[in-house]
Amino acid sequence: MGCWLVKEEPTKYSFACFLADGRTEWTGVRNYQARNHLRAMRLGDEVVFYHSGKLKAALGTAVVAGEAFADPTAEDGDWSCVVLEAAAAFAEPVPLSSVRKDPAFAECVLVKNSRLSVMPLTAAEYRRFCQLGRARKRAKA
DNA sequence: GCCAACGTTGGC
DNA sequence: GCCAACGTTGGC
Repeated sequence: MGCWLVKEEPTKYSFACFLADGRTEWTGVRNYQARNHLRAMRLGDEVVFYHSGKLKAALGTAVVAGEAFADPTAEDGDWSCVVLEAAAAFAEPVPLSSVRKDPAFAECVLVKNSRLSVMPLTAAEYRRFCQLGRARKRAKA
């Protein structure tokens, strides 16, 4: 099962908004690497939701509820989006500063390529996020 | 607001 | 196909 991290500016689409919506189409990605990661997402994959900009913290988790399809917001070019469903809000947001300090994230793409907006996480990195965020384990549906 | 890192573009 | 120039992103 894959694990991922998606990044968003809080001013564009906040985690609070995402929680309120319950699920959303993850559109607007215009970077080939990020797009290819979207396309590699599979139903049920686990996702960390991270806010760049002013917050710079991971705020919670989501699951992939719909695999890649053509991004309806793309006017030209070959772009994709997925459907994400909100899973859990972290009791403690995990700031970038903690991620940088933690040896568990030494190889994390978030640290190594801060510009990428959709990236894979190892299962260990995903678990570490949940640990630091003190997320309660999601009940299996 | 600045700057470094990265991706993309376009000239050769 | 290479590489310099440029634009964008995101951390500080």
